[in-house]
Amino acid sequence: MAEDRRIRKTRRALRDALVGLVLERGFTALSVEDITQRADVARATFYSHFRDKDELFARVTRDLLDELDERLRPAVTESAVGFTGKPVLEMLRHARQERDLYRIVLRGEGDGKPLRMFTEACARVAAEEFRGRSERNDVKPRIDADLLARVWVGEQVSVLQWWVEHEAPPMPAEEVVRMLLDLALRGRYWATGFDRPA
Amino acid sequence: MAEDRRIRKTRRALRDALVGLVLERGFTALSVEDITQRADVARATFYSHFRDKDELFARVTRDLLDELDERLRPAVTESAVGFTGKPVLEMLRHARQERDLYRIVLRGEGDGKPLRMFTEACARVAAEEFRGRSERNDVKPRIDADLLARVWVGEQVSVLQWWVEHEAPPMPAEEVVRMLLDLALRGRYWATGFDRPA
DNA sequence: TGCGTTACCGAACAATGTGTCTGGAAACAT
DNA sequence: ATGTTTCCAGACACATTGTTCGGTAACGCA
Repeated sequence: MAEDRRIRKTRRALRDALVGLVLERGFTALSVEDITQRADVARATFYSHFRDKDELFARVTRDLLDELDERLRPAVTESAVGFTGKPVLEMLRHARQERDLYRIVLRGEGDGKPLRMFTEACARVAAEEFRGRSERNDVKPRIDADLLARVWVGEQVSVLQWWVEHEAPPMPAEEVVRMLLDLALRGRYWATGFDRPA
Repeated sequence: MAEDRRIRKTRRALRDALVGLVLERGFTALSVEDITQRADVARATFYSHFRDKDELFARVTRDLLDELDERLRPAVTESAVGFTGKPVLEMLRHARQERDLYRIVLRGEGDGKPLRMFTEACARVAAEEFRGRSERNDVKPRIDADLLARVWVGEQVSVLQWWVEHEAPPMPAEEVVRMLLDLALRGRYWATGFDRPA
């Protein structure tokens, strides 16, 4: 009773139409009619599912984050011991799979609201990961965990944007992770080839 | 001839109205009339200055970036030798001064377009800085300079967002820079208190 | 298979916002 | 003081929004 094929079909069509059109023209430039037209759905039907464009976008983003969270959970617990980069790798795979949606979210379409949802979700995961590691190993970090999480997520988002905006993947996901990890763990002196001063 | 008091006044009023209103309600939710009303300017006058909301926002952002660029120039040449963090510090000061505008830009208002302008401007500066240092010191980086710049800017933006969204500054600018620098240069093992494995 | 339910359609609606264009009043630089 | 430029107030056609309606078609289930 909770599952009507018609509902799934319309929602899916609207979702796909949104993603495609935002990618082409940008979120603000779209009218509800543009979306329903591409989705081949009556405009009135749109409003029986969503209050407006923003709610549709928010819903699509929310679904994506739920999916990501589910994929991240095992990776996070698995990497609880050291810095394995497993969660990042899993995220990259997810991004490759849902590339178009990742692109529009990471671009900040929708006044950056979906992007904020994304970064905050990631920051939560990262902060939790850090805190867990600290407790288990009984070391106290020299830097506030929330700030550290923000920095880490900032790096990830930045690289994700770069990775996902290339038509052909500029390098395999595994390599991106390795680089990101090297950079984060060993620091910039290593990355730039400098020797670290005393 | 290029200076008419009336023009400056209306432009300034529209600018301030935009920033204030975006901060309160978000960019998309605003109508041109909302803006002109708060600015106490006729709607027709708005269109004699800007094509639409977006052009106004883009112009405001552009001005901000020009200002930032001017402030950054001496800091960049000064820090050409090592990683001093001078440019970041200068940016934080600028952000404190233009806090509201920084907030809405960093939030990704306007479908993230102003934010993209901002990050790209910063990335240009950073990449130039890196390249200059590599040449001067004749070392070849282990990681592509552009990608490295992206990551570095990603961290900055992320921290900036965090810093600028707190009502009271959570920590002085100098301390933020020190942390960011420590983190970037010494790496995460240092930051979290772990010893680095072999 | 048939039946009751539910989602979809297409059209209409008022309300709001957009972008452009007037003529006249006011402020400007010189 | 004067000629120029900007601002204002109002009107305009047009697009978009969000809601409502009765009729039609697809649905889940017995």
